[in-house]
Amino acid sequence: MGARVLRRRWERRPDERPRALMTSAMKLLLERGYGRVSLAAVAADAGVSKATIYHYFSNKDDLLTQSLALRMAEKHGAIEQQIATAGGSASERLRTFLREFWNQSTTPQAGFWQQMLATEIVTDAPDVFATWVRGLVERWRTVERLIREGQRVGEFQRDVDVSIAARTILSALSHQALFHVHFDLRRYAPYDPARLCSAIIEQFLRGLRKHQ
Amino acid sequence: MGARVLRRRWERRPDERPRALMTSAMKLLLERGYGRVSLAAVAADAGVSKATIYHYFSNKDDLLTQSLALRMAEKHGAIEQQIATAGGSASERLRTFLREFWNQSTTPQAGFWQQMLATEIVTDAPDVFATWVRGLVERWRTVERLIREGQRVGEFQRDVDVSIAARTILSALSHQALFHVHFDLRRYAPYDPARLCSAIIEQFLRGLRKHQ
Amino acid sequence: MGARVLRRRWERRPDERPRALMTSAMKLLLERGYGRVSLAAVAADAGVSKATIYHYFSNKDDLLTQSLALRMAEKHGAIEQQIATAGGSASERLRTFLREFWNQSTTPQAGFWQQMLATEIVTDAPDVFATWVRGLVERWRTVERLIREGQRVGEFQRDVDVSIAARTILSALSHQALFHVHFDLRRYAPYDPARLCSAIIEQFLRGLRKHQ
Amino acid sequence: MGARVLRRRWERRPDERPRALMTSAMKLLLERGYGRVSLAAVAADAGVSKATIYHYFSNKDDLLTQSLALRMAEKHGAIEQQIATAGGSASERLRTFLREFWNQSTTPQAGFWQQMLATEIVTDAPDVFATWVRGLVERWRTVERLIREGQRVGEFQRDVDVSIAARTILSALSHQALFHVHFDLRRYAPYDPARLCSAIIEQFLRGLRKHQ
DNA sequence: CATGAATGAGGTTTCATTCAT
DNA sequence: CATGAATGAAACCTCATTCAT
Repeated sequence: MGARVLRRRWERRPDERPRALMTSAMKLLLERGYGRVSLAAVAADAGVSKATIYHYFSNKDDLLTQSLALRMAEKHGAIEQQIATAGGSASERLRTFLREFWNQSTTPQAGFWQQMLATEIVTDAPDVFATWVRGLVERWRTVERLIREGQRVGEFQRDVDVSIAARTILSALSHQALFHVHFDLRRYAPYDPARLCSAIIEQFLRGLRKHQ
Repeated sequence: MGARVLRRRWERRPDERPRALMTSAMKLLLERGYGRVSLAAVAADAGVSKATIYHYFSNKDDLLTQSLALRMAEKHGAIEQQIATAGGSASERLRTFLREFWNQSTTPQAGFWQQMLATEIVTDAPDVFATWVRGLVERWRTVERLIREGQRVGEFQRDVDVSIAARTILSALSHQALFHVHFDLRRYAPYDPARLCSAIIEQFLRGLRKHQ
Repeated sequence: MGARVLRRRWERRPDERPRALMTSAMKLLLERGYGRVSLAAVAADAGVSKATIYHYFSNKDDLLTQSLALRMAEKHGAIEQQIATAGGSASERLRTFLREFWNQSTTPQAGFWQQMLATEIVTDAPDVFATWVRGLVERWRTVERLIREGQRVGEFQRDVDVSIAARTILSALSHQALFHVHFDLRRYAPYDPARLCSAIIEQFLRGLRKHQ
Repeated sequence: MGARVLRRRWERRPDERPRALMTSAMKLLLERGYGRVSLAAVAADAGVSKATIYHYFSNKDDLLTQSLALRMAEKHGAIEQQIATAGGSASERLRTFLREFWNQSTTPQAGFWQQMLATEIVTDAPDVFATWVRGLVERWRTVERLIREGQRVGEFQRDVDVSIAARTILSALSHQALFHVHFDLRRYAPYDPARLCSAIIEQFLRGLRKHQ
């Protein structure tokens, strides 16, 4: 009994509703895109009335922006920590990182995310965009770091522009993931996605390694 | 009969109106993005009434789709023909092609185009998307052809997966153009666009060429 | 038949709808006051849909403002012309004018009009207010003119500040009409409205006339 | 019991909260006008939650009505007492009273007050209106009394309808104050407010006094 | 061929009010 | 006593679409 009463207090965490709203908003955001989310739909999905949204968010924009920011914060920095603990040669660590990057980029959610980024977010929610960009740049830096490690231990060539290499490979993987997988470009230029990933990464590594 | 002849002077080509409408639609499409074009605005821009649009197009979507398809058809195949007439070594021809590709990709219009492709077109106008994709694939093929030429004349290495290389470089250039230039990622990771282009291409070519 | 066709053209004068909308708006304006008129109510009263309003007016404010302006224009200048043709002594002409002013001021519509003027119009529709004020000032001038005529023909005293006298009598009549009649102040300080009017006017005239 | 005594220190007077709410309501009433006061704003201004309002008032209307009634009760009867103690001739005492009336009528608050009276109060809060009217009538009576005093001591003419004169002058002053000062009619018919007041009063007194 | 008129459905936002805690 | 949460109703406005002329 006492426990029950005690639990009651926690059964309804104060941010339960806003979190539910943001979840619903994110879901619809992924389904319909930034501009086509209606508050009526969000409210219906969350099982509350439209007016309730205005209890927790000052705006439609506020709701969407916060929803995106929350999701981004949750997903952020997942790869880097995985990599930090990985061992092996520079090539291997780089390969692991890039593969993980590809895997993440080919998630259905990643596709929608890219879509939204490329369109409404960049104009309508610059703060969210800035956050996302910071994440992107961090990943470039990670790749740069891994390449420099390979150069330091003599595994990779020295006359490679590290920054350019990092940008090139991540952009190539992103773009291929977006078009080949999400936009189903496979129908027009067939290639098994897993092999595509491997092939791109291996050719990239071969370009980095010293030629015997 | 006489009347008919007289009328001839004033006869507009039957597709003049729809073409004007599509031009207005495309203009607004580039200015505002797919989701924010209103028929009222298109009609106003073209100097006709809203209802007139429904004489020539069955839908708002129909209008926008056809407008995009028309523009795409007009712009299509511009680079390839330029390249066909260019001379020089394989490296030089490849360089010319890639540079032209970058230049086209950094046009303001290209940015909007990418945005629209990434969102509404891919879902709402599959035909247009298919057309665009065919153009993209054609460009891959062009790059593949140029690389193979280099291999044939002994300028490039033989142990390079041509298809992968073509995808990698074009995706990298596209993606960097989109984010670095259009989305103004320069603010977060500064780099002069022109030098970025050169650096990416030269490093790519260095990877292709035979060592020593 | 021909006549019928001819009449058809005029049966639907192009400004029929906007005029009907303005009439409905004015009606509700008088019933509810400026701030409580809803477009839904106007549309319902006029028997059209809400969206139709936006065909003819760009705004709720636009609708209300134009409605007020139209009504005002219609009613404007009615008294003055009546007076212009009236004959008799200066006293008689002044009496006629003031009585007409009282009669107009005690119309039910005039009461609502005053209410609206005193509240929302002065803040929300300054143009309408300015128009109304110009009418008020014109009436002052008319009274001034009539008094001066009386002075010229030796009927009224010369040592009267004409401007002050005009303001005083019209303000007194306005205010008494508003409170005594419209706000039913009669209940608290009984006085027959018709006798009130006469008494005020006669006492005013007595003050103007030369003392024997 | 001891607890009760202890609590005494913190006990607020039972009407402290409602009074604070009414003060906030009145403040917003003056700032925004009757129709634009929101309970959220009142609650925020008073530093309580919206729901608290419903502990003390049954309605939004109830709150506003009571707020107005309170303020009215506080301000009431200020002039009359001032006059009661004033000395001098009948003309002087009347002049003093009317001048004070003008001064009060040209207060910014008086303008808002008039606006509200003329609209929502008269319809929505008849009790408040009745209270206000009683105050108005009392002022008429005061003026009547002062005029009769002047007649008794032979200062004023006897053939003046005292009741009409009182109504005329107070209505004239009220109306001129409202329009000339609050509604800024000065822009359309310039006149220095202070001189306007004097001129109206002096002309009124001249009409009352015996001739020669 | 062209259009002005008209609208239904849906968009975001505000707000007085209720209620469990 | 006090409140945060929740809401239904209503506000203004937009827009793709239809249709008689």
